[in-house]
Amino acid sequence: MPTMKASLPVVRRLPRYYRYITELKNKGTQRISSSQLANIMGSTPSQVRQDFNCFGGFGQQGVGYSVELLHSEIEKLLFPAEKLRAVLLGAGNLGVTIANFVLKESEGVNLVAIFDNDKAIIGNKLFGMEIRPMDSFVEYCQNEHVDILIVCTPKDAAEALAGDVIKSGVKGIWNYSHFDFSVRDDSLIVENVHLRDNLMALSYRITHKDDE
Amino acid sequence: MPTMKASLPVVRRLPRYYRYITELKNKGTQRISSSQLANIMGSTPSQVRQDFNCFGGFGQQGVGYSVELLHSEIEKLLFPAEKLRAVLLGAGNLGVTIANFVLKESEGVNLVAIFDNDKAIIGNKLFGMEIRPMDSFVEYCQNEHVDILIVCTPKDAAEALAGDVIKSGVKGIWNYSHFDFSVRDDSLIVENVHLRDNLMALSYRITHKDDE
DNA sequence: TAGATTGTTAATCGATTAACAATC
DNA sequence: TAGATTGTTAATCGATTAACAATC
Repeated sequence: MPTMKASLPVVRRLPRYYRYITELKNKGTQRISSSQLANIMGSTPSQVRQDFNCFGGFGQQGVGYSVELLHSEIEKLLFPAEKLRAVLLGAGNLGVTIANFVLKESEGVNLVAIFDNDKAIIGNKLFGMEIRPMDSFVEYCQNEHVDILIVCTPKDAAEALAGDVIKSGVKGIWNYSHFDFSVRDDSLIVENVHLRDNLMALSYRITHKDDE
Repeated sequence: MPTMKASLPVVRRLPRYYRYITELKNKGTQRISSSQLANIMGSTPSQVRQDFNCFGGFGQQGVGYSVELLHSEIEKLLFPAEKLRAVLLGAGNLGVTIANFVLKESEGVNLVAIFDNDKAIIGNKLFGMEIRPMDSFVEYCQNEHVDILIVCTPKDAAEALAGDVIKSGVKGIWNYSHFDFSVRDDSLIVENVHLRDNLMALSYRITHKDDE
């Protein structure tokens, strides 16, 4: 078991494996080969085996992979023993939708507090939580051991926050703002969900489909 | 001017270049070198020059890049002469937020119609548009020349749609569902925004930060 | 045992980085 | 002209794919 560290592309594929394997498990499938799985995933048998071997390789030579085992092993990898604690910054349209998503559809992450700048809504209840003033989030994170910051503020607000983010002691940022935290500080783990950038890329690819 | 086709990583970076260059332009900066830009982007001078050369290279040897020119050239690349026409499938929580986003924050894409399965809301007005029945979207797309399908339905609904998507004649999908259109059909251009997968990847990276 | 399929090493491919000649 | 910085070619790096020996 060489168990080399999984590269970022591998980590990104892990949730997809988990989705398909959960489906297979629910259908009652017991064993699956790397080529069958590759077919489902739209990848190659080699890649499937390489990927799983990053985590120790849970297959059986000559036989294939046990769906049950795969499922529980990947589950262990993706869902830590203790749920991560997340906090939302920015309770606008997008922020509220994301908060709702985390509360209802995310298994490994707990949303524990919501912050906003707008005095008109501070103090209001949202999903049973009180909307707190933005300038109190650093203290909250320090006291309440917050792991993830979900940033749904406009770019300027995010930029203004950059310093506080370090102080807050969080480990990662789920970033929906147009401010790139990662450029300034690489000790933080950042996942950017730049909707505008993503749509622009799609639009570019559609428009320039037949270039050359 | 070799102008080789831009690879996907390059296309993904293009919107970020555009963001920073727009900022520079607004600040009144006139010229910038590849190393200054690399510094802002968190990349390398080589990468900046390589990237721009995919599109013909708009720099001046010995001098650098004109911010004005860069801006207008990248703008031309990202925003086609005719705005792309998009349609929303699924007017739930997420769908409405995305629709709002496209209407207010997206320059190159026009949202022209909204579809949903829920009889309780079909016929209602949303952003001035009538919510249409889901089973009419293929016909609508064919008649109204729709370019992009924004899929914000649950996984099962998306899966059920897969065949109709081909018939509809759209060129690309902005996919928020947990159904992978791309695996089944590679003639479509698909951008996946798998929020759950993305959050899982973040969560994994935080939890396994210090592995080895 | 023979067939199948993994784990793992080697080959290939593509993207990033470095180097340098061209030129403003 | 000398200095700076690009465009472009070459080298490096990493990820994907292929090959094959191990083994169930």
